[in-house]
Amino acid sequence: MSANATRLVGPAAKPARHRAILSLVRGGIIRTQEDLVAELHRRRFPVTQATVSRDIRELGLLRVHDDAGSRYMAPVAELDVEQTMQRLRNAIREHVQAIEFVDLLGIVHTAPGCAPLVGGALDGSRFEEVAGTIAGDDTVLVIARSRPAAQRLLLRLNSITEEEG
Amino acid sequence: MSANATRLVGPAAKPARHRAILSLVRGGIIRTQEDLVAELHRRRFPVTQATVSRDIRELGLLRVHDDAGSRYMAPVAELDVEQTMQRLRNAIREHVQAIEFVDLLGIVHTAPGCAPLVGGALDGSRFEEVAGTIAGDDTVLVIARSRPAAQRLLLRLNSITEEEG
DNA sequence: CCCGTGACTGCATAAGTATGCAGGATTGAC
DNA sequence: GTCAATCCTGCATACTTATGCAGTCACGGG
Repeated sequence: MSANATRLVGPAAKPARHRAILSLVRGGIIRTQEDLVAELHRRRFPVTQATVSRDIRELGLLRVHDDAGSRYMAPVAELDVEQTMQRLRNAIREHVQAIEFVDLLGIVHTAPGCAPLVGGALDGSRFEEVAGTIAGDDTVLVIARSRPAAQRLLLRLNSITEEEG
Repeated sequence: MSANATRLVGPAAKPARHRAILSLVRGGIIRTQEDLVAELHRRRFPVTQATVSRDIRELGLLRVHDDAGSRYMAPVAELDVEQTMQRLRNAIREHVQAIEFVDLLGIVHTAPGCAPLVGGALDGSRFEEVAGTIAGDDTVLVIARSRPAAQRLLLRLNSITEEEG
């Protein structure tokens, strides 16, 4: 084998490089993909911006704005739209007994003790229609942003109940 | 006044436009600034991509990756680095009595009942060094990712205690 | 009224990111 | 070994975003 042992290269390097990237964005401030390329070179990963672009997508990194510009950040499970919706579907199907709206207020009846779980799933879904929720023991109060929003929300929640799994 | 009442234009339009942008990114899928420009035009905000770029920075929008590409998302308080660090500083200064490390484990003694608050603040800070935390009533257990990480973490937490207000 | 100031924006373009394509490496079947 | 299929990557470039500069407008002071 003639591979240069000081360079982390080839298909096998990808998982290691991904770990390095996560560590870099968690540990320091990475503003551009070129920053990342430079840091990776220092760690013996001889890659280009194109590869880093693909890595970033595969890792699901976030780009956030701060007052000095924007930077990359490690992914946050709470922002994964699909995962979050799945959680809401499960919560509704398994623990919700009834949903009713009175004007702007949605009253969601759940199994005893399950209200916080359902409320959390609703919060996590960040529906445009929802201003906020309050969870008791077996009831979640959902405050809609407007009457049309309340109507849309009811439809949306009902459609979740009706989907097949 | 000769202003065209059907166009939302001029300095006064900015706050309204910002609200519209937030609503758009919460309500639908916005993948590029040009998408946003198009939607804003439909809502009578005759702006260009340059202005939208500035708006996005001012609003602190996030860019997240999903399997179809990337999209914009409304800001999430939990990701605001400064706010999160401030919360940690407050939590440590007000409720923490002692910090000690045993190998990879940090033992943080807090006032009675305050451990969950302190643990939450630590989680929120997403330190690279921290694998996770467990909060009881008056103690938070912090699991570091490695021994060097544990040492760095101890320094970091101590430096928070010592900062001035 | 005239001027200075500050906020806001568009234009043009620089800066940064994503991707079609092709080549090299690896794996597994035969 | 040979071949096909797959994965990974770089190159070049298309696409997307950020920004220096200059112009417009509203406001307040003189």
